[in-house]
Amino acid sequence: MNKKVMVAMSGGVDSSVAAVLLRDQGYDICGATLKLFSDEDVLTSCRTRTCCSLDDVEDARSVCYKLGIEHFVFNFKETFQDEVIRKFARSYEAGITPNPCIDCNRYIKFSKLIQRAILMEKDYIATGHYAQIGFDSVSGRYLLKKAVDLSKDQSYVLYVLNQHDLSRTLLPLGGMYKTDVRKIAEERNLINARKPDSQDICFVKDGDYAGFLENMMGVESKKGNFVDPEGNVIGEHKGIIHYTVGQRKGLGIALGKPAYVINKNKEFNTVKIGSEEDLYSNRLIASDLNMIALEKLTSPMKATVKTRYSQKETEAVLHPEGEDSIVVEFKDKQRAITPGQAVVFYDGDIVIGGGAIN
RNA sequence: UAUCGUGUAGUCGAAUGGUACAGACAACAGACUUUGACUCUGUGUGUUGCGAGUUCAAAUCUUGCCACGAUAA
Repeated sequence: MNKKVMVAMSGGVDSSVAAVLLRDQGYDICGATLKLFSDEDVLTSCRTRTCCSLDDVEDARSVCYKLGIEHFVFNFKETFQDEVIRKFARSYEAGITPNPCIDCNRYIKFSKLIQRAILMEKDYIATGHYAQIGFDSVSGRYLLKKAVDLSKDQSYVLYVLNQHDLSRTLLPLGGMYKTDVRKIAEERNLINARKPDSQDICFVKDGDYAGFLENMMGVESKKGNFVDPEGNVIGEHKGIIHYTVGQRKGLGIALGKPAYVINKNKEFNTVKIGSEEDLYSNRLIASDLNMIALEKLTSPMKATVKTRYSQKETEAVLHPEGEDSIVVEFKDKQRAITPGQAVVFYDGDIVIGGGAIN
């Protein structure tokens, strides 16, 4: 009896090819596309480069039709609104910089979708993420590993997966190179073979997330002061939500040398501006942890660490701290460590775990 | 009030009296990126504060006015 797999199909090339590969491997598959927000809310008159618009649903359906498999559309709008969009807004209000893609993985794809799949008696879900899942018989734990195509590796945004999620998930693209994925899509004549990779926040049109927060989410954005490291006022900012640590563009401030956001102070509604060197620090505290390769960190360990997506890893030592925190000490100072972003710990290709930066 | 100094692109600032802006920063646009960012590449016609004068030629010299700054009483 073939294993049953529900493939999360965004309408893009990756998840479509994932479906093709699984079917070729003999799985009994069906496709599922998630409706995460109303198109009216996002205005997708032209073909956007987001991942879940109406056109994308059509593309997914078309691919499923071609493969001769069932296609479902699940409406997760409410959960998405609550767990992803609202949290996104609250984070910005609190002066930190969220990563909605990770929340979407945690609360939608690898939570709601798995539940639904189990309800429908599927054995697994599958996605088009570039990462690999393995099982370590020594520790008895499922492992998350980097993709073979390191330039496309997405293990960073999957660090939130728990053992149960991992045991129920297939990532057929983990061993593939992107160029080959496109090639397969071409060969199979998939409608989205040449569709551009998705990017930008999927629920925010034209990348204007600050406008989205103000207009759609009712987030207030009060003007305030830019201050230098000594506390002198050096200009006026448009509101704290417009900035993130390490940001250079859009400050409108000319100091004769590049100026960056060093941090944001919610209490005084100020944004501290400094030079590139002011951005570096050698430690951070991670909380809201999710450990994968081990149950819990009980003693210090060496690891390589990423403090943001598409950044190369750096050496560090992890120190357990209290119940649910880890202090990360870097060998070399790191640039623009940003509260709200994820920090992910690696041992070679293996994801040890990760957490949110405080 | 007097004396001195300064006034060039959005900002800072180059430019032996020779037909205007090197550079930096900002801004804008692309590229990169399934978050926010960083990074990379590309993009600069403005009455050189206003007016008069000297000169073949003035941002540059002289001078009046204006603005700003400093010093002096």
